[in-house]
Amino acid sequence: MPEERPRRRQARGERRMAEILDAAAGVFAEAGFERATTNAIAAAAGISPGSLYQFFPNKPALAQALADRFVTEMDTAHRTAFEGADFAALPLDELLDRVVDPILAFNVDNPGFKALFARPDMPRDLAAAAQPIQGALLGRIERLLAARAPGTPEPERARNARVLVQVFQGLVPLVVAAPEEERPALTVEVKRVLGGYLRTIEGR
Amino acid sequence: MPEERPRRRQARGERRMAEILDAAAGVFAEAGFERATTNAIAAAAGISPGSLYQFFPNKPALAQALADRFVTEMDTAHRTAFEGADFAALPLDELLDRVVDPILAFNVDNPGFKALFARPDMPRDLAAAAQPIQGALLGRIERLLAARAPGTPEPERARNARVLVQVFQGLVPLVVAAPEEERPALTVEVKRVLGGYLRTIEGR
DNA sequence: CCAGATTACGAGCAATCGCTCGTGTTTCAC
DNA sequence: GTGAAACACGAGCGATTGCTCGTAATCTGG
Repeated sequence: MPEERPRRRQARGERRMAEILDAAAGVFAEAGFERATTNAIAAAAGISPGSLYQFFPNKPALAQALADRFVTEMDTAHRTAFEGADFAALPLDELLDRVVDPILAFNVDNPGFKALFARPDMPRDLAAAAQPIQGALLGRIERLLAARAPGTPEPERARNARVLVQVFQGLVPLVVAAPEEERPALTVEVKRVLGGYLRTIEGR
Repeated sequence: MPEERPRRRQARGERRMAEILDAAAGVFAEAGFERATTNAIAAAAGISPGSLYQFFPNKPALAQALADRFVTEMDTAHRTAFEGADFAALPLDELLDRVVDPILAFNVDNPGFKALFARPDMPRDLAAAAQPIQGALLGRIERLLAARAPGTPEPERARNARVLVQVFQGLVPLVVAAPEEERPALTVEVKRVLGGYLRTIEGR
């Protein structure tokens, strides 16, 4: 059994790993997971293929590491979106501003993110890496719904949360792909969609 | 110049082409465009790789032909959804029933469809093949909006239509992937989302 | 300063995949 | 009936790609 002994990385190595992940994010973003070649990623990072494999054992592991990085960054974006406000009392429009804007901004700033996770045909383990985000977001939305529409029975609330997440993620590409000057108007539309649905949930 | 002379197909050949497209739909549906191998499609159709290439010059052309078939089928689904009703006068809930149900049904019955078209990284020409559907749907929705909210200025109406299409297509995977018994409830949610947004457009 | 570990290189291996080609069988117009 | 075209086969070619391996430079703890 070739028991994988963990290496002691030098500072240079850590820097390289970050550079490789940066390059990978770019290549994945514009080529997708399958079409992105490891040699192209290495070239984009300014290193040789062999060097890349000093740090990541294979292509899925590279994507996985990038996924992990996105997970933590996305999580802080979610945290700033979802904390420090009384969601039960806040007017709906303000609530939407607070929640939608930062998450949308994250997706605009990290185009590689949806290129990796919006794909229906990714390896199982990659999908597993994305689930922490999905799960955490879903939980937060469910708690939000519990605060604002306490009367809703549990299974329906779970369904509502899934629909909200799906609608939002379905609209993200539209906003991300739009030219800069159209984004504000589209952001307004996103909030109208979510707001319209939330109003029917809250019973007004 | 190897001027592509069109063949005179025999009845057997036409049948084979249909069989190949059926097989391709299945393989594309569960493997995605890239991962689907032409040899696997040939095997699924019960023929040899060489035979497949008697009918389709290459893999994109095969996907293209499948796309064309989907386009016409989807178009009839759209036609039954969008014709023979006075959209200006119909109550919103009835309107949604008439439009949403058949299109959703088509997507449930043809899982290969979104596997081919919901992908962000497909070849340019494949995306071009999908655009007739997209364009036709968008046009119909715009006309529908024009009938129900005549006051909306043109650019905003176009934006509204794009958002509606995107929201709907974002929710399709949720409905398609759900177990049979959850689909009715999710269909209701789809209509609530679209209805909620439409109400804000119509101004009540 | 030196030994061992880490980082770096890049040609090329092995496997995969789209597709071809030589060959043989079936169909159909005349 | 006959010849040409359409249909069918499947081994394998050529190109691509994920990854290796032998070798060399660089770093670091002692």
